[in-house]
Amino acid sequence: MAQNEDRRVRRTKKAMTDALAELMSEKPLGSISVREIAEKADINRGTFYLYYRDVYDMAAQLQRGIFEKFNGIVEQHEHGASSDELFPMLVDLLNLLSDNAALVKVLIGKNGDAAFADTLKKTIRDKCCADAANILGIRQNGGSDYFYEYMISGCIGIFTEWLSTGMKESAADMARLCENLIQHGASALK
Amino acid sequence: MAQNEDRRVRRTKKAMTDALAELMSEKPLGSISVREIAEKADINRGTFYLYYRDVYDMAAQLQRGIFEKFNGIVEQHEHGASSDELFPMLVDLLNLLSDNAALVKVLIGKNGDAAFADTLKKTIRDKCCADAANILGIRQNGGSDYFYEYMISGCIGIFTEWLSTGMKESAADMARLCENLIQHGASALK
DNA sequence: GACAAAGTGTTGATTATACGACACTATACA
DNA sequence: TGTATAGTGTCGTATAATCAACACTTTGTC
Repeated sequence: MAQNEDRRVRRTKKAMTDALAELMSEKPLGSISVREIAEKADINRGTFYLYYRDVYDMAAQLQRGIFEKFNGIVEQHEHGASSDELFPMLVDLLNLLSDNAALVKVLIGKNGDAAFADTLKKTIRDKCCADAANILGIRQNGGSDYFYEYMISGCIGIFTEWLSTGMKESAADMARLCENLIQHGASALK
Repeated sequence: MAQNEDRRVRRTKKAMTDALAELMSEKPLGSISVREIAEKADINRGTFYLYYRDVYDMAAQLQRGIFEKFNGIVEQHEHGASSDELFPMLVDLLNLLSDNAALVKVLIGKNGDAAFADTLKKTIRDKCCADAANILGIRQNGGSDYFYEYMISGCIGIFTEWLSTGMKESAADMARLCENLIQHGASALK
């Protein structure tokens, strides 16, 4: 679907996305104009309106797109709940983040959308924790909520650091690291 | 002329040029295919043929383009042969090089076109040296040929180093450096 | 409060590029 | 030697993106 888009569409959207990410790293969304995005992306201003209604719509669509891909990856790994499944899923998720590094970095960061970080947390909790719990063999009880919170925030912290230092490690290396931390933490609860 | 080209044309040509430069840094021109250029530039292969007949034609056109701009700059500064004119001309020339850094770097380098470096030398000698001599007040005699050779090769060496280390100094700084070296050298001949 | 400057959506016509297919021609290699 | 694989030019058709212009609205400033 996203793959068989016309080359020109992919290029234009990427240019606009990169431009928005760059501008968001400088100032809040509310003071970014369509004109600025078009100029930085080196596209005609009119072209912007072929895809987005305004700047807010653009930001919203981009966020939605990321979460859709995120969910897609999780669903794809949902079958086969063995602990062998955690690692490949983490790899795919980390690759998703790095494919959208410029945008994600800025969405999480200072001028970012607080709702993004929040939705990210919620998504991880809803989509991943049930699986992870099964996989890791954690008892599902009230007490482990703290563990979830710890695990999620910890992973997001790792992701943020990884993105902001230029992703020097491979996605697989990072996945291994996360997996280890999660499993050692989980073993404390058993 | 180059300025009021359609945005799309500028982008496409730039993408192709960058792709060619990158490929030339890996292997000789003769083993680079149109298909490879198109793939790396992320354009349709057919689009290549809208602008170039084949890979050699492309390389030739790009070189010609650079020399045309080079000559344009020299001609533009030809009037007013005071020594105040050397510095601004150097700045413009250095900016030309940095605007085409990827390409120029590779044309001068290992897999580059030996003819390019040669033509560059000749162009500098023909176009610049008469002016420079006037400006610097050098006697025009046989003996100063060595000085020209020294000056030209020296400057090209500086340019190469500047380009290959990522152009951290401004064009103006480099122009000042070249100017100083030239003038000190020239003073030895007076 | 008025005026300039910058931004907004939208339009119609034009053009550059994409795509997929074609019939070829090298190149390689079993 | 023959057969597969990759590359070459060149189409027709479709469409994304451009440009220039428009009539607004917002923002900031004297």
